[in-house]
Amino acid sequence: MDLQPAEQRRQRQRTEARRSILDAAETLLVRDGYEGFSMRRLAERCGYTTPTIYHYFGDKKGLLDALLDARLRGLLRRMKRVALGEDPVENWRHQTLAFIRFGLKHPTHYQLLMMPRGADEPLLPVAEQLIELMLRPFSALQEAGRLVAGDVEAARQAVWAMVHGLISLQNGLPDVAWQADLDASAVALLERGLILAPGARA
Amino acid sequence: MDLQPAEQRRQRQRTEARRSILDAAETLLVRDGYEGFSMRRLAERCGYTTPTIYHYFGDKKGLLDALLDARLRGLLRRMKRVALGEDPVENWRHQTLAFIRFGLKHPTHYQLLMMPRGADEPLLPVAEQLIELMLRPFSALQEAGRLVAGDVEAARQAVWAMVHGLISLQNGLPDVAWQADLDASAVALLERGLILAPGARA
DNA sequence: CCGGTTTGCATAACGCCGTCAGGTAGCTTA
DNA sequence: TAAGCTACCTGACGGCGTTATGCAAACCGG
Repeated sequence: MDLQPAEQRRQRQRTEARRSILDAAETLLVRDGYEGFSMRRLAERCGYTTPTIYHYFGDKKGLLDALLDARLRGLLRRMKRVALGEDPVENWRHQTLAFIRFGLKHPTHYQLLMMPRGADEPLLPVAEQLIELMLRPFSALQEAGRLVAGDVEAARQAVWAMVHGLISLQNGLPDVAWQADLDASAVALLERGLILAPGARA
Repeated sequence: MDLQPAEQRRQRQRTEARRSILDAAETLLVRDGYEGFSMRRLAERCGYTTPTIYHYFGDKKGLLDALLDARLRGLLRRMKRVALGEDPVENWRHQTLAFIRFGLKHPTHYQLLMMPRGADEPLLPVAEQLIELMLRPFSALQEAGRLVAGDVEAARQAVWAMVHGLISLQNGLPDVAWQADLDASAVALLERGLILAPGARA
């Protein structure tokens, strides 16, 4: 059963309004960062008043979730494309570097991604998919017996810490003279510290 | 030349007022975290009104700087005590673990330490001392020719990233099931990836 | 000892913020 | 055409960092 024409048009107008609010919000968020972003400033830039934005998105967090969701969909596609090879080490390295580049290219969205969420509000589905995708190479490495320590979970968490540190440090302190190849050399460091050569035994 | 008795007493009362405000602020900050901390809440807990706090500390940042300064003095003392050995690797490891423990034990102060500062407002002097102290083992390692890559700066920054990642991730996402020995094993990972055995050649 | 200055502290306000109660105007449907 | 629903607005609440203004007490020079 399809919708009545009137209902259809209403729906279209609705998504169009959402779209225009989201566009203005994305622009404002990227330009002014998380601290510079407010519902009132968004309102005066998008042509609606704050209660209208609340009508469409519930609250500020709902709106920011929508923005984050859009960016993460793009990231997820890219991360899938980048890990199609045979070698689990290469898959891991490419994924890790792609994620780091995303975090550096979209500092505010990364900040949103890492913001603590209340116990009641679950992760975005796309974020869960992303996590699942990024855990996969570790399982492959473990099955191939190429992790230095048998403990996959410690390896995952240490890599996560390094990746998060690289991103949040460079985003948060942009005035530091970061080495040009810092990300690649840090990933290489992880590789030396975590992964055995193909022939070696744990 | 010493102060007039009146002036002396005035000074004492002044520092006493500062002290009582700082104590209440420390308690509030530790209990409610950075987001839960406000000048107004502090005012109603410390018995003074907000303008009085401004009278003593200039602004919110000045007050938080005073709290951070106090904690960092303790950390600096401990870090000095911990790096008195002969082996630069051990000195580095102990310093690094001591810093991580500090960050985990005082999440809000660590947050303050890492907060971006305006270009006009310089680092706390004690923070600069801390940085200088933490850079020292790297120089020692390089002079001993025990860094995997000749590039000290990349090594410093990668270690910094891992350390910051470990602290801010565990502080920011306390509900994750962090491995019990995560910090030690991450530091061991860094050691494997960065440092050569005494006899080896770069 | 006394008048002016400085100090400690408060009241009340400004301009932000996220959020929401309530009202209106127009379209949809019975 | 009446009833209801939807989009949207005006105006407010309480909280925030911060500051202008004011007042009483303490201090100090004459």
